[in-house]
Amino acid sequence: MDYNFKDIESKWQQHWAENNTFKTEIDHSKPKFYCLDMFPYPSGAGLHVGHPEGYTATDIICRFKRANGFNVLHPMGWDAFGLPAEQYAIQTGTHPAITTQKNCDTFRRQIQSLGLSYDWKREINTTDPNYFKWTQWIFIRLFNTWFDAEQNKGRDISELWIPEDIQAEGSTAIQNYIGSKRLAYYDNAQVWYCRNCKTVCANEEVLNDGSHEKCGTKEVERRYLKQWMLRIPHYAERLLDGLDQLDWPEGVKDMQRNWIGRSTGAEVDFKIDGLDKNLRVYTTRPDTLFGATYMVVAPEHELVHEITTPDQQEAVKAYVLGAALKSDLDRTDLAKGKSGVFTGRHAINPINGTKIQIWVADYVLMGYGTGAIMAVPAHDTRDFEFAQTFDIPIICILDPKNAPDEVRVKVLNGEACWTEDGAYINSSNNEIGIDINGLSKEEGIATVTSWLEASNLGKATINYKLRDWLFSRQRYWGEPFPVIHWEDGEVSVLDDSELPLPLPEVEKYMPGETGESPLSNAGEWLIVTDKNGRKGRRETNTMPQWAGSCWYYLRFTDPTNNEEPFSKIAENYWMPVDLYVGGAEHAVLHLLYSRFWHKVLFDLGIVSTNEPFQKLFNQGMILAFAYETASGSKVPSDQVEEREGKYFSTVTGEELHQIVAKMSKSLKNVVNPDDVVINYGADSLRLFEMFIGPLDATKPWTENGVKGVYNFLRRVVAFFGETTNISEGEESKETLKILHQTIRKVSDDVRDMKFNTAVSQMMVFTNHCYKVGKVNHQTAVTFFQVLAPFAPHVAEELWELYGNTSVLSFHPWPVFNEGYLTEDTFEYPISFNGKVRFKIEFPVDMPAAEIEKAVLTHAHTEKWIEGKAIAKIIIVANKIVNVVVK
RNA sequence: GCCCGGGUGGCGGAAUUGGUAGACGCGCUGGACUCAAAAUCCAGUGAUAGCAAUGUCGUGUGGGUUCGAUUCCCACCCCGGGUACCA
Repeated sequence: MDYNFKDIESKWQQHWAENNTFKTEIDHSKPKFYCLDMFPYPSGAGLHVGHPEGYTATDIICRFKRANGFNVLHPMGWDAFGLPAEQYAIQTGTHPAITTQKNCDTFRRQIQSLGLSYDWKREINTTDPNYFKWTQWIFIRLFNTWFDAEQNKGRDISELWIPEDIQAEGSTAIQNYIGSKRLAYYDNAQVWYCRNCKTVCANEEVLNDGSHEKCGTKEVERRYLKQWMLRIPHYAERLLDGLDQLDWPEGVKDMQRNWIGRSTGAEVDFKIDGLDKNLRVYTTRPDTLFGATYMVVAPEHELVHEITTPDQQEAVKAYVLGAALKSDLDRTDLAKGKSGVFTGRHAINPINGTKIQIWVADYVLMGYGTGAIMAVPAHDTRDFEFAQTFDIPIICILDPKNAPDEVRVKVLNGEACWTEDGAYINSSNNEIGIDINGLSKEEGIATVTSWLEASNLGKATINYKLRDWLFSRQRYWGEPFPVIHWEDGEVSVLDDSELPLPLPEVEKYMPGETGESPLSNAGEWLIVTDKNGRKGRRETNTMPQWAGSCWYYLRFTDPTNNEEPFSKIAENYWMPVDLYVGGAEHAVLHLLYSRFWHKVLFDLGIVSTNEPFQKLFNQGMILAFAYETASGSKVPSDQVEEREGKYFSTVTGEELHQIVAKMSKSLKNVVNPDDVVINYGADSLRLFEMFIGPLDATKPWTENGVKGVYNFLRRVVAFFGETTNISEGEESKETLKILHQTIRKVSDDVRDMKFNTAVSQMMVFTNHCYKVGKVNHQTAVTFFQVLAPFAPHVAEELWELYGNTSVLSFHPWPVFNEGYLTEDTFEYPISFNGKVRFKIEFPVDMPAAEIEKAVLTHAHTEKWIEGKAIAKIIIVANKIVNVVVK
């Protein structure tokens, strides 16, 4: 029988679609399994071969789980808000909704051509008002929630207790107080703004030379813009704790822990000399206070101007202006020299009364701690370098007792920096009765901290790197905020009954000159009047793309619900997601943001689980060949020709170097799966995506390999499609053994997500069939069942050919029988001093003593002993024999 | 710099409670079929020496532990990803 994949695949895809084979309903009689792919952004370029890698893996697991009796939820949707559709709209005037619709259609067609068993009745789209209605609904919940630190949970704002002194100040004070507690708040935020792109950009987008990565211009500047922010740090502790119970790659957990960046230390107040003010710093090492010889405040610190003495004002002002133009990357580049300027002012070190200089330096960032530090140059490399540059005293307080003498002497004299542990010296003050000399590090920290607290100079503090989440964008193609700014200054959210607040039609999609969102052109949409005639203006920012992806996994449980985001029954049945598969690039942002939203919803009783994603698996990136010239510039793949294994530019004729790189439009090395499907079929594509290497490895795409798996499928069809290859009666022992090895290996490998070796085991089985020439009917259909999750079209076709009338997709998984795998004999490798020389077959239960005797009397043995003495013989049952000779 | 991965034939990769390195596939070589080619089927394919039997070498480099190391330990080199003066 020929392998006519075109007919087979269209036949079965049609069958599954017409019969709603993979439609999923709640079924309490079965265990549930919720298997989720990170839903794609439907870009105009269509699918590339990287997408189906994860999708195939989850599809195999879903089909495997169905065969093992699970009720499987396997949905797909579109994360369809985003910049490309908007930029296309700016260029062409085409409404982003039209572009998006087109791209979704392409993606759906491409994904459906792969025979993935999604329940398409559950398809969702983040740009659909029926979806973003509920995104807005959740935003309202965030706005109306405060975090109760005592109970360690979010609570409704109506339950917020207002201190009496605030109440006494009147309604404005009360509103401000409530606003300061909401998880979502509106405030000035310092952001990078690109005048060319007319958008805010990320720190990472601002390069060291001060140019904007995306457009290449140097039109970036720091600006204050009114922005929506979310108080994610309030959930830092919960987000940290939750990680322990998750079945996630340890690396991803570590990245999240580092991102949250919890540290313990103390806040310490330093008196400012000559001013009735304190300068508060955060330090993780309060015990090193005796070594603090100067202080630094960030250029953005609110006290900079006040601290600076008149004669230093000019220098400080210039320095602050310069720092504002630098990127964070630039400011924090270790390779660059330290810069700073003296404020002319001193502070008093509280622990020893010493006057120490206060400097302004941009290596201190406003976004972390209090924006001011105490510097201990003897024991911090940055501070040491700074102190050396500006000739500031360096006092050693940690004696590196175990260091080599020459190092120790330098450290003790303040000529070298010592950042490891040491014995305290110079760390006592009789006047205030504090002495930590001789104590351990932990005792030192505890002693100084309790002294600070007792003296009302400071307190133990926990700090996080995690910062408030900037949650608004000056763009058109995003969810509108359900917010009104009233003329009297009140900011209110819409009532649930007013949702969805749709996007207005606008003439131009370009942001305003002042950095205002395109929605500021929306005319009547903007203007609101309440029943008392008070006028208001709608919020013109839109939500970031994260918003839609923060909760889509919940909507999949009940995607068409118009009364609520999802029903309690559906959420209860399906959550949490049992397996979540996607790229590692989302290790921190998406996966942290959605955990945050989920925990808020959990606190409000809207979801029943504390964490959304029980198991996470990161698939590796699929790379493709790209070409570069000797000077390193990249050449598009359609301008390359191959001659005798070498590569040349068709434009310049220059010889090119083949490299492996991420698929990208600019390199023109994006591989579209459609070509593979047309030439080899969906089953071959699926199989190859799995066979190319381990799922979590980064690997290059080469189409040559597709031939291998295509050939495998062709041989399967050729062999099993021929009735003369099917024997009557009992199956041979040898075939049963390989069949059951295959059942076991494929089952184990699917469970462990090692799909590449599962495929090779099926190839081994097929090779065996060709070798023996005939297998029986039962062997054949059992193999079809094992093959089905990987190559479902071929498997269904053969299954039907063998007389089965019900679809294979829900047929129970075959049981493997250990009995067929047992062996009577084992072929022992006989090694001498660890080198295998020959082999002898012995019964598996042969006693060691008899094996030893047999080995020593064997004809080949003498040659390897050659008169030397036998020191010992090691016999590992059914593994190896090693003879040690001397 | 730090953190996390990784380094195995011409190529993708397999093998770890330490026990036969290179499964499976691509490519390549030879054979069968064919007028011929393609496709297919069969056989071979780590390097090196040899007609061969077989020997020697071989999992980034150098050491170590062990009867035995791709696997464990130490030092180093290279590649990929993340991150960055975090006090």
